[in-house]
Amino acid sequence: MTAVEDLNAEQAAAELARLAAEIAYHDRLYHRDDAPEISDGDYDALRRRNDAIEARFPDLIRADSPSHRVGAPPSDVFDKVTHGRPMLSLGNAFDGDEIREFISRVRRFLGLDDGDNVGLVADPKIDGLSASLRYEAGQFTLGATRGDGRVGEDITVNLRTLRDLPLRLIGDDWPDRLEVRGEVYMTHEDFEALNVQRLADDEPPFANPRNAAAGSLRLLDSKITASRNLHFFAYAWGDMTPPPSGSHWDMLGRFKQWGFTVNPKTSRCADVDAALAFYDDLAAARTELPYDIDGVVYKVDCLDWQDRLGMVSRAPRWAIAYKFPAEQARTRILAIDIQVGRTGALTPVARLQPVTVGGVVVSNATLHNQDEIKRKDVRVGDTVVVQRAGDVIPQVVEVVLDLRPKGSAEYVFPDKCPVCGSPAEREDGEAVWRCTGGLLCAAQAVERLRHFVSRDAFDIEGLGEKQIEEFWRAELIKNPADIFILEAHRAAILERPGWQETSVNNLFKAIEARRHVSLDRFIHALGIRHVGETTARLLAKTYETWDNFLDSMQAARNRAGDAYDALKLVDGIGPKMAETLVEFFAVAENIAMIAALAEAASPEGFVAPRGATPLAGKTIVFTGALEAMTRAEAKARAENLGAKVAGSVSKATDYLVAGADAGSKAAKARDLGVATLDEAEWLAMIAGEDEG
DNA sequence: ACCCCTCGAGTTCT
DNA sequence: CTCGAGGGGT
Repeated sequence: MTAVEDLNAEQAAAELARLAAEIAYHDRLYHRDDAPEISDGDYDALRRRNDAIEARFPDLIRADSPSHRVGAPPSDVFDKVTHGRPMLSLGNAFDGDEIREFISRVRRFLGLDDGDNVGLVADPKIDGLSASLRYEAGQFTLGATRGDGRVGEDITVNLRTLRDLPLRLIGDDWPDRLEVRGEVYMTHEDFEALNVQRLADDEPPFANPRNAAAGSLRLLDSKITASRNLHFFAYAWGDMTPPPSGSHWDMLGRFKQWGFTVNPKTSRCADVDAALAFYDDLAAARTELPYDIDGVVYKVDCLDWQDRLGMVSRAPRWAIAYKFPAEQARTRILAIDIQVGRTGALTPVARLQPVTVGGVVVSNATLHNQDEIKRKDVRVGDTVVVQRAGDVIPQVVEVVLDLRPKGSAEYVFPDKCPVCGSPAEREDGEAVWRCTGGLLCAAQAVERLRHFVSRDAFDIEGLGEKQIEEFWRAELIKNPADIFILEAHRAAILERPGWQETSVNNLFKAIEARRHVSLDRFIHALGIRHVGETTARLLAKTYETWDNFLDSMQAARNRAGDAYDALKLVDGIGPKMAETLVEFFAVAENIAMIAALAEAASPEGFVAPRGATPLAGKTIVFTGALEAMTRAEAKARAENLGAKVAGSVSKATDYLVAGADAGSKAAKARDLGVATLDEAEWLAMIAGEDEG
């Protein structure tokens, strides 16, 4: 072998290419197939030679260089990444019947005959972190966390250190653009070794492998990530050009060919019974597995069917998670405290004797409301069973009555706000007690500000709950508009502990960046009751500009006139919401707050997220029997293209789609002069209009 | 009048 | 995640 010092550039480049391929090959044997061909010493020698050549010829370092596995130098913070396609969440099932129901729903939606089986792919649900990997022209270019499903964080340098994801796809039959989704996890063995090490180093141990994996992926120094030996199972894809066809199972096969690791337990199930048997087998084998799982994920195998099934809100209709029963634990209730929300809602929270449930120490659990406490008869001092619902939110399941201390008293719900002392009231038919302090209640004021800067509203980085509370106490921020004139208090902030020149500059930069936000975020941020993310978007879409929205709401103040009628006619706005909106814009303080805010910040007009389709904003009615798809499917397709689907024909109807044997609806459509399409015309209309 | 679904609000912990 | 409320359809 030529000594590194004697290599010329051409030889070095050729050898680096050879080493990249060879090391990747051995990585795969070792990590994926668990069948190494060479000794660790020989492997290290390859790595050392690669590093030596790279050190001499830094210009020749390849994008797929194995040295990236070691980790790049520390970076600052993680950039935001928008996923090519959103990373979806999953519906949950907790018993076999719910899985059977899921299959029935799928059958009904697709209009299958009794003879047709719905083939499934069953996958152990790994308790790790999902990640999305982008490949362009076969090269790994970007890796991201799931984030909120739409936008995640760029953790490319950390993901590069995982040895069982290919930096370059093997072979040449890969799509030009590809997002591979999967789960990053840590094995029990590595987790335990890591905790031993951490204790020895006087560092706090991780609570469970999931947290250890999460912590390792979010490290700013990817060299440490590299030492954590994280693993990756590929199980899904996002953006893919050209798009896949065939079966989900075949796609997993292609993943393997490209160099990914697919969980060897993943199986194809011909029908529901096979799928449920898979669950039982896996539950039995659970403790033997080298990693944590919390259930099974079922996916409809046929990709055409997946396509037709589409999704409901954020979850696909073609997949479901069958969760193992939640782990439970017993503990004692030390106290019941009342929290005040931004709408004044008084929420009782149980303070618990800290206890480990499902690998996490739990010390608080919500008791929801007065009725819930009464129903379970929860008392201070009681011993209760707690579980983490869906393995996340702690929940009080029941009281262990045998262990109730003598002389305990029923919990008395307060009739005053614990923060401002205003009387609490509970409206007829409602479950919550609310503080009547309104704008005067300090707790509500702070909560409203917290909502204003929250992720789905103004989303101001570096201005979280803690900072809002701090500035509110210091009387630097009393209402939303104050945020945008905070810079006037620069000197005062610099005097506060914990604030330095740099952090203050970053804060003002973050605020500046958010001075203009989209109209829907702006409306959402106002914190009007019943107006959440979706309704805010609906209003933004309907009124298009802030001025138009504000004028219309003020014009509707007297609950009469065109503006009021128009508001009530918006599909999705019922009497309650209309009333809340009108009320909000009739309060002088709110108008003053909005006026001040509009001085400092401004909303951008609403831009439709999707290109206009011929069906956008149209109202469609289906009647008669359709051949090519079921009614449910037709409805979903139309809605995906931005249409509304109504049940009966009226003058508001734009199109009636009449299948075979259309009856009275077709006649009515003729009378009203509503355009009627037959099925072929309908199919032509939706042809080529891709969803989302 | 009732039922089903979606949306909003509140919550936990790392 | 869960619960309750609101909206819309039957």
